[in-house]
Amino acid sequence: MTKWLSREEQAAWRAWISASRLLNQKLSEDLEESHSITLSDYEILAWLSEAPDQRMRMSELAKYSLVSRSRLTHQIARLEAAGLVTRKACSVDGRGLYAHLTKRGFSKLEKAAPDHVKSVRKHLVDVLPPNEFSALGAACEKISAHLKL
Amino acid sequence: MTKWLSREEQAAWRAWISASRLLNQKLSEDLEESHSITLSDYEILAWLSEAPDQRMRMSELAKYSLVSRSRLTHQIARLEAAGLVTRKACSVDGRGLYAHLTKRGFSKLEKAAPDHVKSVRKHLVDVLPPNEFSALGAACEKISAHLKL
DNA sequence: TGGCGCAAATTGCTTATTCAAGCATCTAAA
DNA sequence: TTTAGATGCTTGAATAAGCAATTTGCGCCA
Repeated sequence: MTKWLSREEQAAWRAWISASRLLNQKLSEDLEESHSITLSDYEILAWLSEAPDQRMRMSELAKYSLVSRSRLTHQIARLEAAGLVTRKACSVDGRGLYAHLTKRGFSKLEKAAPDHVKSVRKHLVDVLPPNEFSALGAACEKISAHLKL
Repeated sequence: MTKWLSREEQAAWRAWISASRLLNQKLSEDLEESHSITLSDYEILAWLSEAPDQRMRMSELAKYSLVSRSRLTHQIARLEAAGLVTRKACSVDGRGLYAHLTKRGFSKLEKAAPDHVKSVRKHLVDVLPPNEFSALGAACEKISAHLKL
């Protein structure tokens, strides 16, 4: 016997879908408008920029950025063609590759970051009072942790 | 001057991304495994099933399901080819089209729904105590409303 | 009433993502 | 050593999504 969602649960669930989808769309849109870069490309650059030596193994990067390996391969190939990233062999593991942020990649990120942060504040962080936002964070933390098991 | 995200804000923001991305992946995966249907196709069928006469104008459907018109056209074409939906001209407006749930579409949905709901409970609703879940819903409601302005 | 702007939906084209193999390298066990 | 099986990453074809242009029909108002 199925335990259906109550009216309230249903509403909450739909609000979740709607918020996550719209937010993603909005952030991409903003980023593309102001800096001609995709949100997913931006995210890759951001991950790399924070890594030691601004480089990461492909599989690590895939893991953190929640992107499939294959998709990442294609994406990095595009970013490489655009001169924002380079690939280098990994000396420790012959199979491995590093994705490396280039100077151009870094400066692209540097330019886009302030606007992106503004956008995140505007459409998410500042929409809720601080205590509610942090509760939201905590809830997401639980959900995501549970999904990672 | 850019007001960067604080450590906590940053963490909350990442948790949000992670939760929304992982949840979406998980739900799709579950649905595809058990019923060979895509989450986005499922959602279309679900919207149609709730509509009066189980049909909706293309543009309405696009609006509710948060999908672009063009994407919806392609998607409905596929669903029609699969026999789950049909398109019919709209008598009131010569430009308009109804997307119509077929018998097969309905029964597909009917079979998948219980498992999908289980999946939503398992990975989202039941992960949080009821009060936290409803707070989450309220927060998402605000975010989504703000984005819709 | 006929012309113009606008809305609904589709089309064709480009780009992105997935899926299923594939190749090379690593690890561990015999 | 040799070899069986993992692992890391890529490839190419198939599918899906996005974008810009197009078609068709509505409705207004001069």
